[in-house]
Amino acid sequence: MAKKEETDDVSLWERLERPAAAPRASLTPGRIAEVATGIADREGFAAVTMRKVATELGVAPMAAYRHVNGKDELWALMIDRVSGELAPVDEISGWRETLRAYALRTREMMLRHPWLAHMPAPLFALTPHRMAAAERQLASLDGLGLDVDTMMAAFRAVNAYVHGATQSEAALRQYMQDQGWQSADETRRGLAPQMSYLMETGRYPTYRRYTHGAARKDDATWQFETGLDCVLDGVAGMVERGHA
Amino acid sequence: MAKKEETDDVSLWERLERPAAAPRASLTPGRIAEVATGIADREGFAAVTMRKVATELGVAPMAAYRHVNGKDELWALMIDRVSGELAPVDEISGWRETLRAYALRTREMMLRHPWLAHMPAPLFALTPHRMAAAERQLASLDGLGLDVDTMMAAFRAVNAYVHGATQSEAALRQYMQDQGWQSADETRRGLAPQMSYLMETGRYPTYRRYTHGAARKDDATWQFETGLDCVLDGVAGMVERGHA
DNA sequence: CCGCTGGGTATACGACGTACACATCGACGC
DNA sequence: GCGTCGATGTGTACGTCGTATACCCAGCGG
Repeated sequence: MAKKEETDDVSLWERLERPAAAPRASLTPGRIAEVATGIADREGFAAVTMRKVATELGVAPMAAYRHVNGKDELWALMIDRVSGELAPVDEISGWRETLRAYALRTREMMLRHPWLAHMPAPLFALTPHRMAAAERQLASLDGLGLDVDTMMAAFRAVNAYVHGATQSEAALRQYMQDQGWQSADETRRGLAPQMSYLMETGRYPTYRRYTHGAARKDDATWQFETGLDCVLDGVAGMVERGHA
Repeated sequence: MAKKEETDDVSLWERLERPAAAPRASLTPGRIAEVATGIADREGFAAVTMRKVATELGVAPMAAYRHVNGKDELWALMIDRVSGELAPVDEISGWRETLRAYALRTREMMLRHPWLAHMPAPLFALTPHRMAAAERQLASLDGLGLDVDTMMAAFRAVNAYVHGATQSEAALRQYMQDQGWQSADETRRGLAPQMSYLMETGRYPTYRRYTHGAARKDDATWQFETGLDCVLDGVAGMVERGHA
């Protein structure tokens, strides 16, 4: 435990920021993350393979291991990279506008990179760009009379909602794409075999009423924003009670 | 496209319920799901392998494929199986108590089976037991004057929160277990190398204030319930406005 | 008694993650 | 200048995975 250093003792994020460590380095964590996310965007999560990343970099399969400890770290780099697409929200607007803007941007970002829905969840914390977004959201809740625990709870509530809602939305989209279904109607037709057996058991009357009578059934944006505003209303209640 | 029938044309869920299809059948989707979830519970998500499931069933590696179309379907069966642990909530209590009870039970169930956090999200819909839970939650929102779209949005908001929040909680727990960390303090010490680099950049002052000064930092149940009540408050607002 | 069908098996292929030993080359002390 | 050393990239190899395909055989309807 004293020899496999350099990718082991110094933090992944330190390595990521360290500028072109050695002169000879044509590979960097940044470049690796770049082509890996490119592959994921174009060909899906499952196509991101150590070997494919390497060939796309014009390099031997094992080369990337000098800069990245394994597939887990590669995933962490990918998550951090796309999290960098979340442009900061200007600080003038109040907490609600700030949280709302981050939520909308996060959703858009996750839909741009649907492979995020397949990521093992633990990696979703502690990357620099994610922490930066968290910091700005927390800061927007500061000074309202909430204690730090409650601030964090509010922040987490919004983010848990955004992740949960967008994960299933992104996953559905990708599933449609995998199956070659273009429209919502086409999807219903494709899902019908699975669905009709369940529905004809007669066990789900309320659900059935929704699938037959809903007007905004296919308006994912309306659904997301309605749920989001609902959560934000709840946070507003906390804020009011918090400094009462 | 006219010969690979029997696992292809009839729905997975129909196969699951069909009682002991043939006389000779010693294998069933139910038994397969049973040992697969057993493996996942004991040894983690990555240990669930077609071959391991087969040997645990005392059967050749390819045998399970007669009953299950591939790993995806196996995962769907596993999800449905543990979703069956969500005991129905009696219908007497109001919508809020019903949704709250399902949320708490869902969290507990997901923490009992932490491998759920690693599941590709698309499979999280459309399994019979999950639809049963959804049906009962929707029914509890029925008759309050909400239109079906809003009912569904409220239901989805709560569930998205529950999934998002519990996924990260379960993932953290499993990560701790993988690393052999027992307590929250031990975890902080283990995470310190990763964390200190980020914190010492000075970019996250509000976040730092939380990690240093929070009282409920390690009370996951408080955090979950606080966020949940927040979302439920938001739903309450929708309900009030909905029949106004 | 025969042949068909459906459950279980045997074999095999290609791809994956990654351990390990090796080659190469820039930079730096002398 | 020159040897050495650490960091960077390579080659080879192993074990494991999902699953296609061809097979075998028990039991049953005729």
